[in-house]
Amino acid sequence: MSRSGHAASVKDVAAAAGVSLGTVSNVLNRPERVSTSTRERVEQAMAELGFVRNETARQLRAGSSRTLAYVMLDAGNPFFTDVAHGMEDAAEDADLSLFLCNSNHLPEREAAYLGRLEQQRVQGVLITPIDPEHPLLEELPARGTPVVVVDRTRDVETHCSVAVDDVHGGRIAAEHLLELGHERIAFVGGPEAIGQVRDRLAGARLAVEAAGLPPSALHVLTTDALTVPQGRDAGARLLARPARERPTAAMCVNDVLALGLLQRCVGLGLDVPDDLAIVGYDDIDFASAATVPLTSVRQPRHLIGSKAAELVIDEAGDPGHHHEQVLFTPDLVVRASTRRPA
Amino acid sequence: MSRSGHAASVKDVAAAAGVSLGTVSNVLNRPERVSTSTRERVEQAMAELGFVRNETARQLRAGSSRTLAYVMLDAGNPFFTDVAHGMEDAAEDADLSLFLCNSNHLPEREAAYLGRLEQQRVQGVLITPIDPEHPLLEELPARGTPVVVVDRTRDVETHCSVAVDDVHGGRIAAEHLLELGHERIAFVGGPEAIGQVRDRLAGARLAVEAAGLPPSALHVLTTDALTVPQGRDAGARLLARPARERPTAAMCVNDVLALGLLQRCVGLGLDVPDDLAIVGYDDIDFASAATVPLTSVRQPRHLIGSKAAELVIDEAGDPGHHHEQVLFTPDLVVRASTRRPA
DNA sequence: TTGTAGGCGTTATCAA
DNA sequence: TTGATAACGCCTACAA
Repeated sequence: MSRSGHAASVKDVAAAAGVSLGTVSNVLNRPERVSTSTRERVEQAMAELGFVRNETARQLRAGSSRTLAYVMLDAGNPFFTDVAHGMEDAAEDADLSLFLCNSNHLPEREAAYLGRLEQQRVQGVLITPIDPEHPLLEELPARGTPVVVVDRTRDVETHCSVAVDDVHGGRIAAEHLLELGHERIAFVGGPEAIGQVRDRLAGARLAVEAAGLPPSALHVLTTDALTVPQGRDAGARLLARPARERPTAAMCVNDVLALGLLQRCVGLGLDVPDDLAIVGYDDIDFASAATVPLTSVRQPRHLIGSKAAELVIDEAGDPGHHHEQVLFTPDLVVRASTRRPA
Repeated sequence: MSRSGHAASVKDVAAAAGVSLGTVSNVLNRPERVSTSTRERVEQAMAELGFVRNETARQLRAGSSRTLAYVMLDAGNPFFTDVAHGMEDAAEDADLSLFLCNSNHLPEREAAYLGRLEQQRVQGVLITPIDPEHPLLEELPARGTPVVVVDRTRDVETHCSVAVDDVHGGRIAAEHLLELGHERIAFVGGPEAIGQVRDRLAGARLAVEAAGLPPSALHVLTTDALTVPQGRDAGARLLARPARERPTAAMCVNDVLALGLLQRCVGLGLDVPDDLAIVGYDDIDFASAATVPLTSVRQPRHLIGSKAAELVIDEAGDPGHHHEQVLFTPDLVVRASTRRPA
């Protein structure tokens, strides 16, 4: 084993087996070219020495690695881990490893990861960026590292992207509430700097307009972040209004927010959906596990991931690759939180 | 930039700047040894060529990498991502990158990751293994790659481990319910093959015994997995019993299970905590966000991660390192799901 | 202050 | 079938 300081190399194996270094390499890479007897001798030497191939050296020689990386915005958000699952499966099919890097909304950390990954010469980088306009997102591909943007879009054609139609998602959520007869609807989410927030709100406005209602039918409740506490807070603000003018339904920019809202409303004695119908967004597992199971806009999370991974892999391998902007369409999962009282 | 096929190397930079290769290296590693004028010339050449250090080559030369990896059981479980956060922070302090690898309960995937990481010569591996007895967990350290086992324990002294005292956790959960006066308590969880399930059950039994109650005061409701649907199912089984002999409280092996149980019980018209008090385990964020906020056993997740990372870093760097088995003590967070009716 | 040379571990080419 | 050798890109002695 590693009794001596350094790990066994092909050279050590060759010496131990009494063959040349080239032969050891052949055993590793073209075993059919080696006679059975020497092959066995070499394999035994490898076992005895605890030989482990040095991927670093292989890579240096080969010029590229066998890994992909996903720089994710928030590993604690189930949405992103589901996306990552899709990537893992696609990566496995291509015999690549996927490393997850959690930027956790910290710009410096994201930049540090991107830098390391580029230096590491990974085959490709998948990223849900903090800021889709970050220059690194163009620099990496310009220098040869394929980048695919996930769950965000950009107009530029410097890389592929895979996203979901948030305008449509916002629209179907609002349409659902309108069809149930709600005419005062709260839109809960923010800050508006987040593209998703803007797009979903835009979709909701389209639905309101199409229903022939005035824009004021939509009450925008801005939050500071998409978190449970912010959802609770929005609930408190909602309940502070006199019942007469209070919205009868709320659509939230994501499920986490919706869960916070639900908790506060039920805690304050409201009945969901009778007093307040609630729609979430993302359809995370906990949405259906809520005490009042949440109606939610579902995105094809696994597919987003696998498609994105396929795109980087293609870009890395196919010289004739051309960039693609994939846009998936979300759908609505109706549950008890909006069910029309029977 | 990368117009030509290959990425710019120090050699290219040297040629472009009209200096020798060693000078470029000095600019990179010992800038103070280079005159300002040449340094600027070199830096400009690097910028023009879009030079990116090849970490692979550095590593080969240096013999070790600047990365740590955490092979996690389930990236979708918030508990593990919180642990990972702790590791990230510790890794950052040591100027190391942390890669997350999600085995997702698949033994082949776990083995594949371990293999790749070893070949990649990472500085150290953190892992919550599917099977703590897996031979690879001893082989890697034997060959020189430090391994720290997280949230599991082993008797062997071949590596460090960081875990939480599950017997104690089970005990304080049960004690809390006993103190509230409950005398028929359901223990929900399984399969028993999972060490955590066994330990927490053992702790609960200790508490029951210490309270002077017969072992039969604890009703074990075995589940097939620690998931929301299994929690719901357990709820249905619980409710199927006649009220007279039905437990008045339930402690669950984790929060996810507890959330499922809560959902089903409330859905079937029970009042929590009046008809059934519920204690979860892990204190995930969604536990406090439940409609009836969940009492839960909290583990020092962040600390588990940072301590584990510190241990691998130490093992990788300090020749005098000796293995340590760290055991943290969990505590109880009391919320509405067990609050004594006022 | 700058340049030269050797080697990290692997693989592929070519010769024996 | 096997063996010797030259790269891959970088870093560090050491020499100039």
